Amino acid sequence: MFSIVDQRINCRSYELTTAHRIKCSKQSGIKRTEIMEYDFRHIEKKWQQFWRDSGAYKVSNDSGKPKFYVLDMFPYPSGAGLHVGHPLGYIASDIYSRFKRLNGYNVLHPMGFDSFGLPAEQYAIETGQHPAVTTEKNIHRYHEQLDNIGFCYDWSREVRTSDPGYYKWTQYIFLQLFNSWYNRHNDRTENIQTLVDIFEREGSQLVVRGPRDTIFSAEDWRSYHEVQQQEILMQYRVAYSAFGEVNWCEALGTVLANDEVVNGVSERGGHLVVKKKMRQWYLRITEYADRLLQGLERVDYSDAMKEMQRNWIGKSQGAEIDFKINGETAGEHGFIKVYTTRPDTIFGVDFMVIAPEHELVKFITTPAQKNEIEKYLGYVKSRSERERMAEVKQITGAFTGAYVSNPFDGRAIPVWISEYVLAGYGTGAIMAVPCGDQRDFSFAKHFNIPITNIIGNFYNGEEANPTKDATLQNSGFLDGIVMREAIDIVINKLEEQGIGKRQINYRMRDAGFSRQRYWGEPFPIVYKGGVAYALDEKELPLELPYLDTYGPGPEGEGPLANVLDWEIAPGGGRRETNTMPGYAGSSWYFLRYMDPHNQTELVDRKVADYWGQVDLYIGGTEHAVGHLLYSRMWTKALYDLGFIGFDEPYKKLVNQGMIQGSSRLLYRLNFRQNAVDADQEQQAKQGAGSNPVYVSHSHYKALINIKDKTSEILEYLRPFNLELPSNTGEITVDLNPIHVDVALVDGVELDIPAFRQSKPEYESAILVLEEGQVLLPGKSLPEAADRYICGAETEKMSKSKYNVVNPDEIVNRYGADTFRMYEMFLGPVEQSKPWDTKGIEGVHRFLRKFWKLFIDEQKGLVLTNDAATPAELKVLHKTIKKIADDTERFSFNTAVSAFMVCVNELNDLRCHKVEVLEPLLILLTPYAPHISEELYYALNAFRGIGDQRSILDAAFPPVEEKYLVESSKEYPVSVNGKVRTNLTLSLDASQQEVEELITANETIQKWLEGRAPKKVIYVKNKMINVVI
RNA sequence: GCCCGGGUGGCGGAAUUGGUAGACGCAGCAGACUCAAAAUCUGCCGCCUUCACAGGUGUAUCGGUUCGAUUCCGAUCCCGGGCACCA
Repeated sequence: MFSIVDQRINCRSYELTTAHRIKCSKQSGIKRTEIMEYDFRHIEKKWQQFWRDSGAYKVSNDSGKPKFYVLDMFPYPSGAGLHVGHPLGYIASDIYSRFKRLNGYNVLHPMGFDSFGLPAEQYAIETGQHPAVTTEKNIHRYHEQLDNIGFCYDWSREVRTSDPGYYKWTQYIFLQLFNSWYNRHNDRTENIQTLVDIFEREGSQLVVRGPRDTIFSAEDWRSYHEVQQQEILMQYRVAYSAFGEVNWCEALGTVLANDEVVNGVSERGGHLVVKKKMRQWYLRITEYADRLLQGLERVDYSDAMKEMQRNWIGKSQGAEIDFKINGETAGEHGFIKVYTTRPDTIFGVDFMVIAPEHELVKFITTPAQKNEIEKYLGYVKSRSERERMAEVKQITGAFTGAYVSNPFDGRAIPVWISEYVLAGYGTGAIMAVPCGDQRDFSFAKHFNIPITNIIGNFYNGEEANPTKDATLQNSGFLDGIVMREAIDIVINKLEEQGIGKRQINYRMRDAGFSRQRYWGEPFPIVYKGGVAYALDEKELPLELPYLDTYGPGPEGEGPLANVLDWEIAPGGGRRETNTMPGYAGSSWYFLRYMDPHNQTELVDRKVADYWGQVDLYIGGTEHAVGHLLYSRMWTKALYDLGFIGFDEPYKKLVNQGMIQGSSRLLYRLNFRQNAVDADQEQQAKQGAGSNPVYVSHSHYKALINIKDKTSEILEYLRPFNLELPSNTGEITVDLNPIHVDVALVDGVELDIPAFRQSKPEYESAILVLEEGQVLLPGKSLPEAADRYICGAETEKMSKSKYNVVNPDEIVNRYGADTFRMYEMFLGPVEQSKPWDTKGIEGVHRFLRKFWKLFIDEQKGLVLTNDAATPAELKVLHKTIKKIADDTERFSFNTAVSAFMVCVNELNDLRCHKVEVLEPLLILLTPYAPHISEELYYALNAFRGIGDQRSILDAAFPPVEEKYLVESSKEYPVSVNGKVRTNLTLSLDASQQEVEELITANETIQKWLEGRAPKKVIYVKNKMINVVI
């Protein structure tokens, strides 16, 4: 017998002698009932303490074992704390980490906090509490909550993005990017000095990328003034500043995020929001577009994820074509350049649309159209980009009055502006081909522009047809050619004639890297004479100054612009007052975990080489494009610059789904006196009718159909003898579902006493119960067993819907092991699913049954050393195989049911044998580490093994196939695809044998009705199908 | 609007490569134990017809491929996520 629960565990002297253990075991007989049951609270606390004190989760950078790096997308520590949806991915990664550890890997599984961000700042504005203070508090809370669940994090490696020791290196990397340019010749990020060398030697010829780049010779370069040189270099830096548009809200004096803008006005306060150009920092991620695309082929992300990233990058092949503006003589404004992916449709161009922001708009607009264009520009200014792309039903635009010529047939083409053409994509101008593009078609119809059909029967006049298979008509030299083939012909001709060229475009834009906010990394940049200079690395970290108020600075600048003595740098010049966005710190945190305390480097190269890529990354799909692309780009830049030896950060990515809340609804009937005059209206508003009545779900279902008919509702309620207003003509009844806190509900049954106590208004509520009993105000328990049944709805987990479930509560009630397994049991990690606390009982029962295989409540330890039977070994090895397999492919939910099946079967076999249970215990460890460690201890005590070895480092048991071999199988036998009977056959049965047995079978003969089967399909180890 | 994902019993889900649809669990029903309750144990549990045997039907809807479709193809409907300053 053993007794560890009784032991006051002192972890330093934890190793008990065998003699001592036996003594304890004998003593334990006295306190049998205490120690025999599965006391998870005690067990979990004890082992968590033990693991902490023994440094069980400490990870070394130096190990003979193969490495494995498991990473979670680290959380933003919000004030609301964790709800049961958050740990889903953490539990999955924890199980996988522990699984890998049992399989002999040195596993890095760190956790930290993405602790810069807007919510903390918003909270500071509202409450005056400094973001550093609230962030610290929130992190503390997260720590407690995470620790409760028993994760195997090495907390000594924790990082926080808002910690100066961390953001020093974020700033450092920014400076590397600032001091770099992207060399297209060798596709590498290089130090800006190599560019300066090129300029000095040969001018800009070799590195010019587009029409907007300045062209100059080596002599020119040398003659340039410092400011000019810096301006040119800025056009090449990987981190660069330029002017860009932001959502500017004059009334709030601040810049708003997209999701703070609704229908052109601010979400808070409804003030007008317009676009405003401001100096911004950007990352030149577009230079990495192709590598980001190619890199996807070397990583293991879901196809959906890769697809999303590809779409975001949006690589397209097409042509740029110059259209001559009629009436203009060449020169600067002589042409409008369009980008098209369908140059084959050039003869179908009936009009041209340029973005309202296009620089040529003001030059080409004719005096007659000036008014209309300006009116339209005013409208566009109030529209967000998303709105502009989303609302295609609403067609808007304005005619500039100008015409261009079709480069091949000279046809005059009217030039319009419309919001559906975006300035940032392509050249900001399109050639519109209404017969082939639906948006162009709608636009043409709306503005009565005649449509040219170049695709014959493929076009029906009702809608556009984007086919590439049509044979071209009305298309000059392209007549008779299939569109698909015409594309190249046109491009070649354009290039020959010098009026266009082949062009690859990306929808992706450079990443905006400035935020006009306080709670983020300050830029290590000082402006002198209008030129941005990097701080010296020795001056890092540039710490965020302490602020008391967080209001915006002048002219839309961030709060830092209000702190003059910070803004003015010691050596002269002004600091950048923008801060970096949320994804700055999160773009490289996976590197810092490897070497979190390094004072001299962001990560030691040797350490980075040891850990290498993250082998498994788990997080939500909401980061599919943003965070993942930025992070991938940073990794490529750091690789080019020699900091690390790999250029893709995450080898495998698993996306966890969301756990939604399961809301509970009460159905409230409000009785309102109909207003005859203002006085009564006032009365009605004050609820001067009677108490609200809450009806149970069955009544709601009956009432919902008559909810607009007050008299019928009152009629329905009459049998309940409620004291209701009698003059039916003068009252109105409303039926409203309202959210009730899920903590007040057991399953769908309302906990009436708790409900009464939760709010004063509920104290006085009248409840009509499911079977028709009525509970008057203040009354709680009905005489007979009747219940109030709530409605249920699946929605996002949020405070306002009262459906948030805190993991602490669950852990307290059922234990961390149960919680961990239940989260997994809910369904596939990748899938979204609702939380239902009720179902957790099943998992908890499983753990108790599991416990009972080892320890009986009455008899104590029931383990035996008897040899296992073949049946028992089969159960064991079937389970090992299934668990290893399921865990490896992240199918944790089926693994949990495999454990349940196994325990049910061992129960039926009354198996308490160590030979079977010990391997099983090791299998369970990743899922339920606490109970496993406890039972492992018990098992070792039973065997009288001296040293307490932790189960964390046990060896994962191997599958022995020999116990799984079968010689026969029960085959389902179908007739025409419908199963009619079963037949047990030897596994090496031949087709002929099967056919003979089939035709002899009674049931099958019945279906054959004397005919011979047309065909007998026999798939070995699967099924048999008889075709009649 | 565009991109991505998902629709299977009362509920969460299983069916790994086209081969017995509903494993496992919750809820429910019936029984055992108990003075009683809880806990525990046993059995039943998609829908329809049937005392039963058995039969029909069934994986959002419609259509197709196949000996055989939850799985593959086409169309439609519904729900969730993302769309560049929320993180």
